[in-house]
Amino acid sequence: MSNIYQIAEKTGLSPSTVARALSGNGYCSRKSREIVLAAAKELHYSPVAAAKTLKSKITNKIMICIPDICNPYYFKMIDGINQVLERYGYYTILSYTNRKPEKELQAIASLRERITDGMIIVSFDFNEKIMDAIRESEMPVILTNLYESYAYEENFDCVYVDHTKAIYIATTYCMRKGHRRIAFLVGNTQEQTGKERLLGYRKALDHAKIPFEPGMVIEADYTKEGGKQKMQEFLRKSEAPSAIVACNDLMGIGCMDALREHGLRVPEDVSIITLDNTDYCTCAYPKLTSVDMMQEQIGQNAATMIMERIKDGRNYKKITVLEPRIVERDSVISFKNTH
Amino acid sequence: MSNIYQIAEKTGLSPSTVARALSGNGYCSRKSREIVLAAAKELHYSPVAAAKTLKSKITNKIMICIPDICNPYYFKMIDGINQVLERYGYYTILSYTNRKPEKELQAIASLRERITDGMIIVSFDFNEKIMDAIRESEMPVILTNLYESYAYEENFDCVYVDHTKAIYIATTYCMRKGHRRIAFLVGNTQEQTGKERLLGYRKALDHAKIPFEPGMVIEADYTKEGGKQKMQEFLRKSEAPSAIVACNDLMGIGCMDALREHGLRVPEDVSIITLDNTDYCTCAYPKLTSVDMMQEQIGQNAATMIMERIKDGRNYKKITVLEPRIVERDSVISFKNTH
DNA sequence: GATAATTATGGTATCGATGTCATATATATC
DNA sequence: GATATATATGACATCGATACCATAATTATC
Repeated sequence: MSNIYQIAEKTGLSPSTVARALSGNGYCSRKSREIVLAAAKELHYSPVAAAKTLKSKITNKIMICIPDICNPYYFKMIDGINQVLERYGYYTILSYTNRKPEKELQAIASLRERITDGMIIVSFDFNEKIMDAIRESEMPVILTNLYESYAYEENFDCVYVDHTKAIYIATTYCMRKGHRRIAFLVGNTQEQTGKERLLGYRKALDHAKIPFEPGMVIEADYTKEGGKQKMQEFLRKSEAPSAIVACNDLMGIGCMDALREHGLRVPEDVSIITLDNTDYCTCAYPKLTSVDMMQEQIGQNAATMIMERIKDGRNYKKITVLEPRIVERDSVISFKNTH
Repeated sequence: MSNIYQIAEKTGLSPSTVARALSGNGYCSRKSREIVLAAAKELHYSPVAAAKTLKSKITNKIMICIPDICNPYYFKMIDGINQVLERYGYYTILSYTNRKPEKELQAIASLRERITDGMIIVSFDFNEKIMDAIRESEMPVILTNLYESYAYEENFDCVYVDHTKAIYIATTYCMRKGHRRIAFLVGNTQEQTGKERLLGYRKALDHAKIPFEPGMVIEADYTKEGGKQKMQEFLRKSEAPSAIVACNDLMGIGCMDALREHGLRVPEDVSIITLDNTDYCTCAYPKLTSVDMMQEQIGQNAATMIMERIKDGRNYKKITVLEPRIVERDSVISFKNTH
């Protein structure tokens, strides 16, 4: 390893000229450039990122903060982000919170240390404390997976899919297929995302004039095991629904296990539609009909938006809303009132 | 945002004292510390990472380089790595290559810019060019998923599961269940990993004195679609095997699709065992019997080893070999010679 | 109370690249 | 050939924290 001073010494040129030759900024004769480049190669020169960053205040890094790493939902988004950032020569630092608010705050705190040039954050539950921390960092932050109220109140860019609508169209899709006894398998109704989704379910019922029954809302924890267990409990106490709307693929798959063990077939006896449309959907049997939450596009949009702030100097707020869409597969069929 | 000079000015102390008060290194009176801390809070002080790094040469970051992001195989490893690094206050920069060697070289090149303090790399195909680049970086690098020859020749730490053995025990497991006509669904036999695995398959056949038939080796591309397509082609030309050893879960699942479409049941007609034991195994139906490749443990070990190099100054080579193990589920049953 | 040891503080160079400024050389214009 | 313009180069301050060194203030020891 070497630095520009060693190249300067070796070539007899000044450090300034060496820097100019290497960066391409400012005047430098062809001859000097060639000499410098040759010496740089010989000395195995590589610029030191920290020195560049200290002076220029550009880190060429973005932090991605997600709740959970063991879910393909996020990997599609990370992939989308990287597709765009790569073109700008940016790296991504991955931080995940395991859904603990203190870890989210910790990630945001790192923004203030200028470890990155900004952050793309996926949270399930924004609150004032987190918003304060983001505001105080004075760094570009893009919020995704966000419920509307914050999206409008705060001065951060956001890109999201309307969760209320996603559940609404999933539930309505089942109704169009003739289902009326539809259970709702939700993650966590304390978090904002869960609240929004519950709203979507209720809206769909209201529009179809189907009375809401609290007993049809099954609360689990976004895991396969949780989905299975809660569904088993439900089936022990209640009659099986004709369709189930699950808030993610994993719970939907756990739910199928429970149904199978209970002697019920999917989709012949019970239809299932899930949210997320991750790769799990096509691993399951039958293949799951699912609502694509546009993760890859969210990632691409978030990355584009943060680059606009950083590179193009955009300083006004932008909100991007993407439409969820149903991907039809084999787990939902028309309701037959014959059994 | 502020720096130590602004705190110095505000408090009337020198920058040196402020630095000492904040870092806890060196002498500082209780009184001064309190004054400095109060001023730091008031001025919203945060240390600037680049300045620290420039002087100390410590970035507190590790780069993880993986071939592919859309495979849960790697999440588990990333999770394992993060579990350990988190305790050391280290961040991870994620870089993925989409199996393109030039991207691998690009990631390694970033090591020379001292963007991170080291790298954990998962590669399918090490070659001299990559080895040279790693060597030249003079940075701690942990190799995983590595075939033995390089592990012994080169002076880098490595942690891996023996791929030859993994396939050997998978194949042998099928034989113990009475299967003799066993197909081998491999990823890419040009890459070293594929070669090792093919070797494991042949060794198992040899030990059981079953002649090797090249036609029973089905080459796909690690994807579900590839697995399905190649299996369809196989079934059009040949009699179905009684068992299949697939080199990853995705190909195994694609393969099941093909079998189902061909009117064959898993495991009643054809047994399947896969490598990786990712979450896909329990999403599939029937649940896949699979060889756990110890991804999480590989990650934990790799992270521990790199921290030993960086923090404890270990300067001798270490090789960690983990044993793959079979997780029995529902996709392999005993061969019945009755049909 | 004198000396030694400990603690506290400020001054300053350093990490390595960037960028401004001044000066020197080469080229263009009349 | 004289002047104006473009190009080339070196000197030096800067980014912000760290760490070494010298000196000052406090405490411990006899």
